[in-house]
Amino acid sequence: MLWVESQAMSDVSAKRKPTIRQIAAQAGVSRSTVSRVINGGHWVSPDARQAVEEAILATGYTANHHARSLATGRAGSLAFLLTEPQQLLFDDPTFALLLRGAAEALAQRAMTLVLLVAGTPAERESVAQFLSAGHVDGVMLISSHESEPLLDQLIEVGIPTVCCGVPLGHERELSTISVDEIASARAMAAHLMAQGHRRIGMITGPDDTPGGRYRLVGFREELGDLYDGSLVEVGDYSYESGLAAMTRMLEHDVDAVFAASDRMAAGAIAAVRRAGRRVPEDIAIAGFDDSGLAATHEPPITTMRQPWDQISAQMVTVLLEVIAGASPRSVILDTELVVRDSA
Amino acid sequence: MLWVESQAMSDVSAKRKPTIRQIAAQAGVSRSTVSRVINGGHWVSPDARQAVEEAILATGYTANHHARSLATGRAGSLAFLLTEPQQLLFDDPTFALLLRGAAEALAQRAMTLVLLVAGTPAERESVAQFLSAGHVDGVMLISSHESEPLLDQLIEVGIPTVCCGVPLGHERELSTISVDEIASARAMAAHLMAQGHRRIGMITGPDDTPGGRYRLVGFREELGDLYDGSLVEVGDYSYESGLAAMTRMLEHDVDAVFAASDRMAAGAIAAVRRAGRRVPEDIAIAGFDDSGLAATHEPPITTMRQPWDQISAQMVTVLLEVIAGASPRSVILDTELVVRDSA
DNA sequence: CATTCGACTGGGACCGGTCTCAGGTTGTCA
DNA sequence: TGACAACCTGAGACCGGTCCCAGTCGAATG
Repeated sequence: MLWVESQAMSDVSAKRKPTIRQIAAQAGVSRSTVSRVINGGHWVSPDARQAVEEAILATGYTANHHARSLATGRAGSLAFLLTEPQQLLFDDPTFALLLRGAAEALAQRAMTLVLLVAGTPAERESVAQFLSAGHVDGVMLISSHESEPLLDQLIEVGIPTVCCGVPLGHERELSTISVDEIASARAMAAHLMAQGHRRIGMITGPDDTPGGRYRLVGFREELGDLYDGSLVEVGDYSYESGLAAMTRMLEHDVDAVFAASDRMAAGAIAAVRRAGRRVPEDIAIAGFDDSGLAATHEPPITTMRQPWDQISAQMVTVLLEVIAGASPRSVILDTELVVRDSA
Repeated sequence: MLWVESQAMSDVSAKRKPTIRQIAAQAGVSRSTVSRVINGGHWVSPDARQAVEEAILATGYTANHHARSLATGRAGSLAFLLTEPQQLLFDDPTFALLLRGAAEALAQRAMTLVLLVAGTPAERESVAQFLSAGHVDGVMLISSHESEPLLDQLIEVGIPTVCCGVPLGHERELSTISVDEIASARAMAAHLMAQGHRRIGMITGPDDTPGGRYRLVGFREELGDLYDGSLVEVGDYSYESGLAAMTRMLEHDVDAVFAASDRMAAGAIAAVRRAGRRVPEDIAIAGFDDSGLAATHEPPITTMRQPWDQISAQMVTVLLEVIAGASPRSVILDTELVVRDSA
C-alpha cells in the first residue's frame, strides 16, 4: 500500500535512484532510523527495522559512497601504490599476484582498490597530492627500494601505510609485510650444497633492496667456508641483468648459481646455454619468487615460493588495523622451497 | 597581512586541511568565486583570480573529491573490470600492460582508476551493485569471452562502457577497442608460408573469444588450399593447453604451428622438445601478443605484437567521449609482425 | 538620460549521507 | 509515587563542494 502510494507520489522523478529520505518515507520512519538500520541496526525497534529493510529491498537502495565519505571523513578505499619505474614493476609478474590478492581482500570488506602509479617525478608529485588530500584511507606501498622518496612524504602526511618489503629505517613508523629473506636464502643455499655443489655463485638484487641485501647475507652465512666473493654478481631482478651477470660469472668456475629472482634465473639459464653448457647437468640454477614463470620455464626452475596470497591478505589486514587506530606492526612470513629441474 | 590575520583567527583548528570557505575568506571573496577559479576561471576578474590562486598556493588547498562528486554527480573515476576467472587473467602478462596504460592515461586526466574483479558469482553480484550504484563514471571491461553475463547488466544499467575485445552482438550499444584479428592472422600465416612451410597447423583460442574465432578465420583464408582441418587444435591461451595441443598435433606431420597466444606457443615449444625435436629447425612455432614472455623465451618467439599502449589509451579516450555524451564507437588497431627465432 | 548588455559577485539551496542531542516511552527500584 | 535507566526516535546541524539566480556596476547604445 505504502509502496503504491509512494510510487504514485514520486512518479515524475521515478527514474532517479532512491535516497535515504525516500526509504525513510516509504518505511514511515525518519532518515536517522534508516541510517541506524544500515549501520548495524542498534537501538532500532524490530518493527522499524523490518519496515526499513523491506523498503530497501523493494527499491534496491544503495547508499551513496560519496555522501557517506563526506559525512564520515572515511573514504572507503585503499590505494595500491606502485613506485618503481613502471617498466620494471609491470614486467614483474609478482606484482599482479599481489594486486589480485589485495583486490579480493578489499572486495570482501566492501571497500575499493584504487591503483596509483608513481613512476615519473610528475606522477610522484600528483600522487603525493592525491594522498595528502585524503582521498583514500590508507596506502599499500609496493616498492623494493629502501630510498623511496615518497616514504618521507607518506610519513609526514601521516597517512596509514603498509609496505611490502621496504622496511629499513622506518620500522617504528610504518607497518611492513615481508618474508624471512635470510632464512629463505639459507634454505636455498643448503639445498644447493646438499646437491653436492661446492662452487656456488649468487646473482643478487640491488643492495638497496631488502631482497638484494639479505638474501646475500643468508647465502653467505649458510655457505660458510664455501663462500667465494668472486662468485657474486649484482643484478636488478630483470632477465637481461641475469643474463649479463651469468655471462660474467661463466669466466669463473661455478657449478651452481642462486639468482635472487626467477627472471634473473631465466636469464642466467639462457647465458649458460649460449655458452654451450647444460642446466642443470653442467651448472645448476635456482631462482626466487616462484612467479609463474618458474613452473613453465624450460627447464622448470627450482625456486623459493613467496606466499603472495598471504602477503596481500596481511597487507590489507594490517593496514585496516592501523587505520582503526592500532600501532604499526610488522609481519614476517615463511617461504617454501620448490624443487624443480633447474637445480 | 590578510594571511597573518586569518592564521591568527583560525589558530585553534590550524591543523585541519583547508576548505573552500577558508580559501574564500583568505582571498577576500565568496566561495562561489573560488569555485569558479578552480573550474576554469571564467567570469572572474583578474584581481579576484590572483587573490584566490595565491591563497590556494599558500595553503596547499585541494578540493575534496567526495564533496565535489556529491554535488556534481560525477565520480571522477573509472573502473577497470576484470571478469575472467582470475586464475587466467592474472596469469596473463598482457593484462598488466593494459592496466599500466590505463592508469597512466587516467592520471594525466586527474582521474582515478578503481580495480574491480568479478571472478566468482558472488563477486560478480557485488560488482554489479557497485557499478549500478554509480560509484564510477564508466567501465573498462576486460574480458575475452563473448558471453559475459555482466555485459547485459552493464547495458541495462546504462553505464558508459568500453570493451577490450568483446564486441559480438553488442556493437551498437557498447564501444569496443580491438585489433584486426583476421588481418593479423593472415599476416602470420603469410609469414610462415614465406618461410617455406607447407604443413602448417594452428592452436586456436576458445571459439567464443574473438581471438579464438577470427584468428582462425584469417589463418584459413590465407592458407587457402594448404589449410588442413586436422592440423587445428583448440586451447585456452594457457601454457598447459598449448603443450597439450601440440602434443596431439605431433601425431600428424607438421612443420610449422601458429599459436593464438605466446603462452600457448611456449607450451608448444616445450612439447616439441619433449618429443626430441627442435624449434625452429624441425618445427617452427609462432605466437601472438608479444607479451614480454616472447622476447625472453628460449628461443625468442616470433609473434604478432598487439599495441597495448594504444589499446589502453584508446579505451580511456573513447570511454571519456561516451561519458561526455558521444555515441558508442569502435576502434580497430593494427598489429605488427615481430620476427624472432622460433619461426 | 534611460536602457540594455555583459562582466562579475555573493547568497543560498542543494547533493545524500552521518551524528549529536534533546525528548518520549516504558519499566524497575527505592 | 518519584527517580532513573534503558531503549527508541526524529530534528537539525553538519561534511565541502557546485550551481542557479538575483543583483551590482560600468560602458555602450538609442
